[in-house]
Amino acid sequence: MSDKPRDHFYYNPAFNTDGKTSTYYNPRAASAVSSYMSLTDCLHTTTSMDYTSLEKAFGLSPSSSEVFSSIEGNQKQVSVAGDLGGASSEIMTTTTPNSSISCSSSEAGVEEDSDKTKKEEQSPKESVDGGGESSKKVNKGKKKADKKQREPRVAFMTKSEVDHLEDGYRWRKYGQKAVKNSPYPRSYYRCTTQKCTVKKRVERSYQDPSVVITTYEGQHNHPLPTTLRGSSAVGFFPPSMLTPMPMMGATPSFPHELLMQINQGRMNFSQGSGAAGSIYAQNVNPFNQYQQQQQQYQQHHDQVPPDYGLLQDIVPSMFFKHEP
DNA sequence: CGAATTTGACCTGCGC
DNA sequence: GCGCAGGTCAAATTCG
Ligand SMILES: [Zn+2]
Repeated sequence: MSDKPRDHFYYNPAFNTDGKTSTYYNPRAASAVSSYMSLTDCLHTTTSMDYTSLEKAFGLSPSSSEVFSSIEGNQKQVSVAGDLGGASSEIMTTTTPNSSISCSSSEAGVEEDSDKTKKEEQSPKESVDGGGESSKKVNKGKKKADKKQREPRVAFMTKSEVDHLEDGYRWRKYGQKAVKNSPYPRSYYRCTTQKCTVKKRVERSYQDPSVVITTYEGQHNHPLPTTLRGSSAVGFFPPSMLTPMPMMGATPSFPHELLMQINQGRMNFSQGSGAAGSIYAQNVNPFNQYQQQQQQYQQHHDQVPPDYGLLQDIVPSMFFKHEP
């Protein structure tokens, strides 16, 4: 019985400097050690299909949820983003390993200038002053040169019974749509802080109903609401995670900061019942090997390797000892 | 009674 | 050009 090898799947979106590329790291599935893909692209507009392919590529099966449940009881996060200072760009080029997934949906929505030629001329002629009744039309949408330049998106897969996870910010729901191929709807939220344009989508995986997929878009231009900050388990954070923060200080431009904030926020729901897990595998280029080695080491010695810090510094041991 | 959510209409991009 | 799917708006409704 059992004999099914337990695997813990940690999706570790490690973002590139451009905020578009992410690296997925699966500590147990040796095959998928260093796969990478453009998360942004994959999540672009589509949805579950992309996730599906992602899961397949990782050998992630519906049964994975079982693994999770064995770990926690309430609601613990399953995946977290690891942030890298800036040397990440190498990942893209360097790694071209066996199992690179490269979910090529790239140009789907990111082309910056495929049509730049006639782009600006595109003024919607909605003038037509003739009929007054035309006003009935809602005519929302900013007609202007509104380049819908979507900001990088960050997705988290979290095992949770509740759809809306507490992340420290205040959100106002502004929409809900049915998701194709999924019985679960997708909810659209917007940060309630004025002037803040951060949005997030929440949907439940149609394959693993226990998993909630939360996608953030944009970054907050304000601190967390003080009301919620108190309980925010900032202290829970690994020192290595909190201290650094080297990059652009005042211009929270991209992923790193975002992740930081999100993580800080979402640590919230890690109620004291035993170490919620956040895995900050800083799986950057040089680290893929590290991590593998570390794991092997662990498997052989049944304990963490001497140094290299990062992982076990952060990862609750329970996450790593998966022995039956 | 004000704030947040619900929910169908509406808009936009894309593929056929 | 049409229809589909994702995303947004906003009036109506519910919530606190
Ligand atoms: Zn905000």
